[in-house]
Amino acid sequence: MKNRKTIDDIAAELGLSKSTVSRAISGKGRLSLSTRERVLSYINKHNYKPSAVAQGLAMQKTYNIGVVCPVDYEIFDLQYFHRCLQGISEQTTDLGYDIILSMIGRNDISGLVRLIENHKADGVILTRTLFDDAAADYLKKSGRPFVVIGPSPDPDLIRIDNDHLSACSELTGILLAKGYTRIALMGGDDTHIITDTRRKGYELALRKAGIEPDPSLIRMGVEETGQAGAALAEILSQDPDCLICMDEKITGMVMGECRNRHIRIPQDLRLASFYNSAFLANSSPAITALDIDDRKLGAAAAEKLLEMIEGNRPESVLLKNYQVILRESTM
Amino acid sequence: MKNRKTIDDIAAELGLSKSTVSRAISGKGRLSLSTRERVLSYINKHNYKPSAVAQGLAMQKTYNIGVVCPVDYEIFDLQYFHRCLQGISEQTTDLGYDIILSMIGRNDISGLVRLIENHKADGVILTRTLFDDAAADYLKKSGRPFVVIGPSPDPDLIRIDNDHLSACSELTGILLAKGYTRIALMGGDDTHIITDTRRKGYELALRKAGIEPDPSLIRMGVEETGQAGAALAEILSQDPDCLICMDEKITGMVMGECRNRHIRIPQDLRLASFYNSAFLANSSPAITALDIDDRKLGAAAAEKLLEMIEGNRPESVLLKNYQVILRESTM
DNA sequence: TTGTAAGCGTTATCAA
DNA sequence: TTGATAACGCTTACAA
Repeated sequence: MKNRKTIDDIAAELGLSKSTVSRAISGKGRLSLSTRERVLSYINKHNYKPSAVAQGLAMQKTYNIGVVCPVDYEIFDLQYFHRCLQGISEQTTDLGYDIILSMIGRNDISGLVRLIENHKADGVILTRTLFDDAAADYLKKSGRPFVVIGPSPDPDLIRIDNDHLSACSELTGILLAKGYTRIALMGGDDTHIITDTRRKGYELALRKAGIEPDPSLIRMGVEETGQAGAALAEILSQDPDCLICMDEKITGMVMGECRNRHIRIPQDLRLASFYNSAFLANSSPAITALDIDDRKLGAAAAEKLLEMIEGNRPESVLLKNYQVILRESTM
Repeated sequence: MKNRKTIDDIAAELGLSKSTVSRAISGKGRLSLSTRERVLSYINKHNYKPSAVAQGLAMQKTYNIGVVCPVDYEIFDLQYFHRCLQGISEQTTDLGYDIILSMIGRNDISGLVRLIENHKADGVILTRTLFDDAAADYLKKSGRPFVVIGPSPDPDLIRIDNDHLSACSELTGILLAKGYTRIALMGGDDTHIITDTRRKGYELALRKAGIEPDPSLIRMGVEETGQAGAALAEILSQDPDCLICMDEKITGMVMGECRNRHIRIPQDLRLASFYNSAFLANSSPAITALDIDDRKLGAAAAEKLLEMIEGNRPESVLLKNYQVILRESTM
């Protein structure tokens, strides 16, 4: 961090003033083509890069965006998060922004608070939405630009989301069209808004088909293997012809339980998932699933956030960023 | 980012000079107890936090550390990475450092280069080591402080690692002590140094027990399910009483293959893993495994990196950061 | 078109 | 024990 060239050095060596050099680099302000090119070729040759910190101080910016990662993400969520992050990274990197990671717990957002109070980020992306989301509430009060990825009941937030409702409804509808009528649903943590949305999508498709959702075919709050076993037993007692699981994890647990109980897929029970993964694609049988491009989600979120940082007020976006992949499990 | 209080405001409101206020906050330099407390209580009351950017410029620091995350991490690696990150975060957060994430590909370290050239981080943690590691090479040349987590043949690097050799030897030794003598080993990518280390640990334990390792009981390069099936068949033909897999992924594949072949664990074959996971802990039967606290690894790496940033030259560390967890699969 | 100089919010070196 | 004042490296009116 020591003897690196500064804009002053360059100015001196080129016999110019620092403001001229600055202008040449930033492209702002008018100056002659020749001096601009002289400066540009010089900094290029000497691989000069302005100090982000100094720029930050002058511009009142950090050129960082905060990305919040819940510490309690578990293995399947991590994949989503990682791909989101990729999308964010691809989007921000060209514009000179970096990603500051803030790990927060459900009831401990102190990391986020520090990030904001210490002015280490120009804006924040929340990668998960919760009911009663402490992080979102705090950010709202802070006045700092932020966007959330995922569904939210709060209309004030700038949201970037898949149209999960349509997506889940579409997959459910396709299964209905295949002739399955007693389609069961199994979901996890119902403090996650996404859980609720998926359920609504499922119910929407049923109603469109003239079927009133049967609560005894629906089980939420399934998070551990034991619960999956119990939930599956309950659901099976209702004689379903098809089961949709809300995510990869639950689908995996159900597959294990089915093996234990010698229930064959798809012969005895059709199985589908509202969230695709390599695991579901490669398992045997391969599982029908809703495929979502999480990178696009991240990229869209970053794009909107940067707009906000530039002073605009973008609209929320609902991406039709999914496709239904039909596989052996629902043949 | 606008009208926040500055150190000047505070100085004015307290009738002091900004240098006095600065001293009160930083704790550097002598000043009377009374003024110190006056300042402290004032900033506390008004929740003043110094601007990290301005401090950065004055101190020639960013108070950020870069953490490199390969984009090609797959699902099992992500868990390791996430827990590492937790450890790093816990360690750095109290000292006012934040984590800047840099996503890099195996052959594209441009993100890292940008991070360094733009002076956005005071140091870097590499969470994975490779042969011919472009990231490590670049960082070495850059002169910026960095540490790597994992094994490396390069003695110049500051490494933070588990004592995998002892760990693997210990687990193998315990299985030998249980009376199993034909212990097989299955491993993955043998261009990873870790693969080699684990094998050495296994062999060490055998030799200690007076058994010469039998190459026909050892299979490396197992990465896909198909390979696992073939490798398992080969190994089974050698009549082993126990099989150790090098990581969670291979163990999972072997479990699947065993199910297909109606090989019961532990009745027909004992099974153990050199890397633990929630999956192995909760599967049935639960699998004996070596448990490593990845958070501690991250924390240790962060600690060493911060030492380097402070100008010290720490030693590499080899943590005895593991425990053998005996479960049903080796009963 | 280019230069001068005043910030941006800190820390640190002097004096007082 | 405190207070001016000059850095830190950049941006940007305002002048020339």
